[in-house]
Amino acid sequence: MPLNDSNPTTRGRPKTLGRDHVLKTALMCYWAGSPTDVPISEICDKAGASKPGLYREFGSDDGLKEAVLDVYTEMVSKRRYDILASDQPFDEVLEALITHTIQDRQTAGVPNGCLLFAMRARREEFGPLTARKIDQLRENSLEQYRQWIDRAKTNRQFRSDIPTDVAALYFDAQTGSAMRLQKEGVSNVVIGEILRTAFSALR
Amino acid sequence: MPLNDSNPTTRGRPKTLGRDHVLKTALMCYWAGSPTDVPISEICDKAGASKPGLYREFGSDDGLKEAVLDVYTEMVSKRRYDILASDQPFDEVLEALITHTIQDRQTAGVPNGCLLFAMRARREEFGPLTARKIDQLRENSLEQYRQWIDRAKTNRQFRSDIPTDVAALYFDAQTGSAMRLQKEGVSNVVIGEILRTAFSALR
DNA sequence: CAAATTACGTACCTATAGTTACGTAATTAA
DNA sequence: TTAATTACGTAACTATAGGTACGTAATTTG
Repeated sequence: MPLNDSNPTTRGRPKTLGRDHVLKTALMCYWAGSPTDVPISEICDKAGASKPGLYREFGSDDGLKEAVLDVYTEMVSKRRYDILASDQPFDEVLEALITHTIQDRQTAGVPNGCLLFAMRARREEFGPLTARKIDQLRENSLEQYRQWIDRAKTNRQFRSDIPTDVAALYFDAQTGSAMRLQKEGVSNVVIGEILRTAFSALR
Repeated sequence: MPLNDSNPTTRGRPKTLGRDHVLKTALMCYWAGSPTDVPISEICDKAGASKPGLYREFGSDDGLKEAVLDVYTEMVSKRRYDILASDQPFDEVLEALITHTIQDRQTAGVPNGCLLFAMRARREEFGPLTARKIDQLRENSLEQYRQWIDRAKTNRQFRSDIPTDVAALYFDAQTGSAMRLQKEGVSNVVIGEILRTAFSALR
């Protein structure tokens, strides 16, 4: 129950900790590095906040990471869901997905790779709140794929001999590979070739 | 310069620490869990060794992990290299790779997933020895794929319009995805379908 | 036997990271 | 102005994990 600025009850010392600023700082630290290897104190330093301030706001390391995942969903993942939810032809959506996946991160001002995939790979190393959030976001993601695939099947734009849930796993896995390769420094051009090859198997 | 049992110089108190036993214990701990989250002390307990014993033998946490990677290569990865190096037709090698990848781990008595891919995903979290070893093993792996692909190209069993190094990355990425899905609990049957789909794109 | 050599393992050291106790500051309500 | 309220941040506390000092045990050599 963190109180926002626009709260009717305005008694006591005003809050100076910028929740959003802290979240974005943590997000970038986790995204650019290893999410399990960024100490709270580093986030505090970079965000110009105090440790007790963070704990008051997020309760724990686990709570902070959970909150960061929500921000990431809102800031990053949502764009992908919009693409999947569009009513364009299947092949155009596919192409939009590839383009979106390999867009230049330097230009966009964000790190390479995907925080969600990075955190999924380390799922066991997080606390219960973060772990549950990771599961939930992964399930959401698969569900978006499934709905897209089912729509495409209805419109006869996607072959019906591949079970929807397997196809969803396939898209998710390919995207995950792409994000990992990107983080390892493989060029987006090559990643694009790989994605196109992988997706061509579904025609 | 760890001395083996069959050493000519046999002075002083005989060594009781079982190097191989410690390595295998560590290997299984890392493989079954998160390689960055297994404390040395846990390996000592499970192997029945003392901490100073481990440090005498491996120098450091980093040194132990480096040594474990060599054991893993010898015990696990080599089988895959043998398959790639065989002179069977391309399609049969491909099928053998899939079969090998999705073989039941319970039966084989080993954990799900692949230690090498798990460690690659956490590359930044290891010391210099382990990090270099990871890079070296990954490069070895890609090289095996490349040689296999080039041979297949020569025999006209593989399309020539895909650059060899891109195809190698493709195989490596697909295998990595498979190992990750396996670790997450996806059934080997489904993983097999996914692999077959991914590889069908290369025909 | 004593000396030299090598390995053993208990009990510590140290650094780090998550977490919090507590005294203080800033604000509103009476 | 005083009380009540809320938030602030310094300076701890605690647990864990990598690493080691050092006294002891087991062996070969002379």
